[in-house]
Parts: sequence; C-alpha cells; structure tokens
Amino acid sequence: MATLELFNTLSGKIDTLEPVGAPELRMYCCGPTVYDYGHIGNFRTFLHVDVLRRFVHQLGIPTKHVMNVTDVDDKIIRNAAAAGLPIAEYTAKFEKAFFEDLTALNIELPEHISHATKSIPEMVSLIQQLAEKDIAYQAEDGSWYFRIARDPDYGKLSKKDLENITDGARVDLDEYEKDAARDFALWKAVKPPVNGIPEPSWDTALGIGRPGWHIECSAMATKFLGQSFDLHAGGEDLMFPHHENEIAQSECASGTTFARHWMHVRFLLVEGRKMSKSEGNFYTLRDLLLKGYRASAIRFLLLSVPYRNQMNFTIDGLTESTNAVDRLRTFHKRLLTGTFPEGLDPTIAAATVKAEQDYTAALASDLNTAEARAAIFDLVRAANAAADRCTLLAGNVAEILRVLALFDGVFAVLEDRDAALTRVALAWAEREGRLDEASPELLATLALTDADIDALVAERTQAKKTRNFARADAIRNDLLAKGILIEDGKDGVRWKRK
RNA sequence: GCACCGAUGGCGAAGUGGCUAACGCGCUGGUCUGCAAAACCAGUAUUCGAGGGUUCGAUCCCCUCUCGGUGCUCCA
Repeated sequence: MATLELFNTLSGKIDTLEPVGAPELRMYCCGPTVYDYGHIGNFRTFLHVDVLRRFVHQLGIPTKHVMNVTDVDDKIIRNAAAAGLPIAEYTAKFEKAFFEDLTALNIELPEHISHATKSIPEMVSLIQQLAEKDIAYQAEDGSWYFRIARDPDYGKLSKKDLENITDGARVDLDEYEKDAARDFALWKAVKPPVNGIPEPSWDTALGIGRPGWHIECSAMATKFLGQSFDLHAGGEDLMFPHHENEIAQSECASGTTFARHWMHVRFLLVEGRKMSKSEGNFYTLRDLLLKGYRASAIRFLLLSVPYRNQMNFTIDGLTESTNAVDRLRTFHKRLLTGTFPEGLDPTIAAATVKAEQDYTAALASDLNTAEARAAIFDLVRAANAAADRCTLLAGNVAEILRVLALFDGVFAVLEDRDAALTRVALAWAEREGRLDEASPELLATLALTDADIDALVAERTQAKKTRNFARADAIRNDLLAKGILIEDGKDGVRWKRK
C-alpha cells in the first residue's frame, strides 16, 4: 500500500503523512468565518483538503477530521450590527449557505464540526493555563495577551525571525496596552455598545469579553483531537499569524508538539489578477452557478492545479473544465450502456493497470491532482480507441469501471447532479430577490422539464423518419439555443443539458 | 522597503540534468452521420520569460534582470 508523501510547512520538506498513536488520521482544518458567502478562493482550500481526506481513505486510513465554524469575530459583529441583527441570527444564514455550497461542490463533511461560541469554557481554561505560567497576562483594559518573548520557538512555522518582527513594530509601542507590540490577543475585554447594540460577550473567570481570533482553533483542536495530532491544514495566508499563534498558545500550555504536519493551500488568481471586489473578479460559488456554470466543472477546475501551486481561475477555464467533465461522463456512460464481447484484451488490461498505478502514485506524491487527471485521460483515450476498434471486451470494461470509480472517489464529478444543484441556487436567488443575476440562457434551459424535452426529441425522431429534415433541424437548433444538446447515437437518441 | 514563490504550445497545466517535453481544452484535416453531435485517427512547443555562468550535456543547478503573485495588517 502506498503512503502519502505530503509537503510539511513545519519541516520545510516532504514528509510521510500517517496516523501516530491512533488508528485514524487526526486532522484539523480551519473552517469559515460565517460573515458572508464563500468565494471560490475559500473553496479551493476546502476542495484540496477534501482530496486529501478522500485519498487518505483510499489508502485504507480512517480520519478524525475537525473543522471549526467561527461564529464570533470583528467582521461578524460589525456586519450584524449594520444589519441590525443578533449575531446568532446573522451567522446562521451564512453558515447554512456555506454547507449548501459544500454539498454543491461534493465536499465531504468532516467528522466533527465545532462552533467557536460552543467552546468558550475550553478557551478560558487554555488561557488560564498560560496565565499560570505567566505567559498570558492581562492588560489595563482587561484584555488578555500572549507574551511572545516567553516562547523561544515562536516563528518556527512561518520561519520568521522574531527579532526582526519585534524590532520593526516596536516603534508604535505607545499605541498598545500590550507589553510588546507583537503580543497577540487571547481574550478581548468587552467594549461599550455601538448604536445601542451590545457586543457579544461571555462572563468568565477572565472577565467579561470574547475570545481572540486564534484561541478557538487551539481549544477546539485539543478538545477533539488531543494535545498532539497528525495534520493541520488551511489557506496559505493563515500560516502567519494565525497558525503560528495557535502553535505558540497550544505548545506553551501543553508542553508538547501541537500538530506534527502542516498543509497550506496556495491562493488563486482570477483572470490573472488577485481576486478582489474592486477588480470585479470576485466570485462566490453562487455567482457562478447563477451564470450557468456547473458545480462539477467548478470542482474539477479548482482541482486541476495541485494545491501547492498558484492557480489562475478563468471563465475560459470553466468552459474547458465543463467539456473535460463531459468527456469523462460520456465515456462512463459508454461503458455502462454498451455491450461488449466476452473476454479480456491483454493490451487494454495492461493500460488499465498502468492508469491505476499512475493515478495512485500521482496523488501519493504530494497530491499531484494534475498527474492523477492525466492518468485517467490516458485510460479514457485507450479504451475509447479500443471500443471503436471493437477490441474492448467485457472483462476489460469491468476493470476500467473499477478504476474509474477509484478516480471518482477523489474527483467526484461523474454523477450528474448539476441541473438539480443549479435549481437549488435559483431557488435561493429567488428568495433573496437576486434572480436578475441569473443568465437568461440558464432560465430558458431550466424552464423546460425533462418531459418537455423528451416530447420534442420524439417529434424530431418522427420528423427524421419521414425525412422532414427541416423540421428535425429546427427542433434541434431551438433546443440548442436553450442549452440542450441532441446526440444521435447508434443505440438511440440522447440529449443533455449543456 | 524586507522576505518568499512562480514564469513551459492558441489557452490551462504536469514534468525531468541526457530517451518523441505528460494531460485537458481549443483549432485544422480525415472516418462516421441526411447534416450535426459524440467517439476515433492525423496534425498542432527543433522548444520551456531575458541575459550570463557551472557541466561532456540544462527547460530542470547558480547569478543578474524583467514581469506576476504572496507574506510582513483582516483575508482561504
């Protein structure tokens, strides 16, 4: 059985990822802050963590995977106040949307999902442990901070030189109530209400206030996975300061290694530029679904570039990806519905074995999703060619379907749920009064039911029988304009939504 | 400013000190078809940002430059 060789930010090299001290792989992935809809950059990270989890399962290793939901932070407080809503009500909406998006992208749910606001006692306890060691201290305003000077290992993840950091920032020391400028907040004392809306706060042994940004992950990872666990993952931007601070808090409190392995997914560009609202290239998943792009194509595109490389997300790429997924589905359908002579062709059998080996080797090698994809397309081409030559035999088909299922166990795009998912997105847009953002072609396509289309296709077939090609082509072109493609196969007529 | 990463065909994107530089999409021609579509076949980078160096040999190692990205502050 192969092992997963994965780049480890902490060691700076490729290390074998495997469970230590437990049968399952214990992993923690930084989840969303539910203050807005998720954008494709967010989902690139979650998608690659999903690949990791699915591949680890294929290696025969179960996972204990924890993801947090940050449901209290500065942005949430600010936005909820602006909307005039209690934060619980405000975050509930975006949390629901987030999980709908995970479903649309076929991302498996972690074993444990943990809310920051449900783990306050654990956070308080962790800060108290640090306070006992004089590593946490309370400032004049009542907030608690972490004393970086007491942690000789600080900076080991992001490879930062502590001296440089503090020297550079010490200039503005007067503005801080902290002992050193780089000390970070563990617990934020409550502030006065804004516009009559009180800030969310908890009355604890540390005083009335709310948790700092980093403490929740330390507390919840430890709560579910123990003081030491196998893997911690997140976007590259979280490496510093978030993950660095998690390590500092956790290891100073426990005296032992926090996560052994750290995985960071690189950012993506959109149309060659940094994604930002001001550039006009900022896409949420919902934006793309309303424009008529399929969830499966989005998933496939975001997985086509390995996680450690920067990827350039483009609308053209989405079209390509749609076509690539279609080719896989067409091939899959061909194997499922075709009839093949008994027997086993040795050449195809060898190509099948090679594809499986290449696929596994690619993912085992730092999750090289691009090579894994290539391995499967090699097999698709070989098998299609054999089928055209009538040398593809039933024994081969069974094996190829097995390898295809293996591939799809990670890429998860063969099953066509796209039209249904798009309908869900449209229903949401209607509720939110945002139906005007949907593309007209999409609305035209979905206005036709499957039965409507079947009736038109039948009429066209009838017209063809009477050699009324003008009528037949008119129906085909009309459907095509509404995004429905007709294919006349040897064994009947098929149609699909584009 | 300091630190780090990247630059491969029309587009996206793997990869390697020396074998025909994967794979996908696109495009061109062919087979099939009433015409299409799908599928297949053939073609599509004498070349891997620019310049220099190391080497018998570099796209892959080193240096400089240009461009893009990221971190140093909230961000997946």
